[in-house]
Amino acid sequence: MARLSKGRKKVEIVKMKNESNMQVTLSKRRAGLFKKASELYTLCGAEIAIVVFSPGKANKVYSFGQPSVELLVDRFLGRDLPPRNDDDRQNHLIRAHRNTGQRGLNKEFMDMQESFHKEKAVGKSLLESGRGA
Amino acid sequence: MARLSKGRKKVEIVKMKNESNMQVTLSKRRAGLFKKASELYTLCGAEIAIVVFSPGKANKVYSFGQPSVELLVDRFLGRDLPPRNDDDRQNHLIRAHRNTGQRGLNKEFMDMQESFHKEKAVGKSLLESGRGA
DNA sequence: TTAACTATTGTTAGATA
DNA sequence: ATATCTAACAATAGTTA
Repeated sequence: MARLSKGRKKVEIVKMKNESNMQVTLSKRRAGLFKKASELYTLCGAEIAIVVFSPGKANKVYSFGQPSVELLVDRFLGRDLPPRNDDDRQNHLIRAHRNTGQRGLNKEFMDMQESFHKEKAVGKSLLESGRGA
Repeated sequence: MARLSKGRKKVEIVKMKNESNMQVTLSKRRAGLFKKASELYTLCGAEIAIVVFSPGKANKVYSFGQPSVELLVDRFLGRDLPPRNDDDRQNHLIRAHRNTGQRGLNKEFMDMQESFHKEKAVGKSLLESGRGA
């Protein structure tokens, strides 16, 4: 077919109205976000965890984690921080979250997170766990 | 000065060698990642949590969360999931993480996460909590 | 160090299949 | 739904300040 459009238009960053367009945009941008995270991990060795909940009734959850969401989240919550620099300005908050009783990570979880960053394969290997739609 | 460079070059997605370049790239791309997340939240109403640990000795932690990292992380770990669809393929893992005894969130934590997405202000309002550098 | 600049690469909105 | 296409938009690598 003859191409009619002149390509993308600038979009304002406000909540989208059209539901089906929003679903497509969510998919595309979520994949883009995970790809960026993957690149940042590879380029800089930064450890990254991302959790995304889709809105509304669908309410699926997607996640990205290198080396794993749970490991990083545990560390974020303070269970794995060393006792140094206890006078840092946020550390009292972090300490407040220690010893919350979380256990180690299911291996199965990690496996699903691992097979990432194979150039164009981003968006294929993400964890999806929903309860609707 | 006369501009000598021909602009950016294509970069291969492999671990960067130069430490100081890597630090700059980490900063820029982390800001970019958080901006993308912010846009996705606004455009599509998706709730997003991101945690980034910088590598090596610096080992700072940066986070982005709408509405808050902890709330979303708690939900991811399964504390807020409804009892439906218990036969979903990942839900047994999620259930395995329920009742881990985490408490509610410190208000102070959330305040630092809130003031986000003011067009160019991305990267200014992120939480930084380190113990080195 | 951090910020600004800008050519270039990379992402994606809207279209089509 | 899900994938591909591509012009236009946006992010950023290398540089300068």
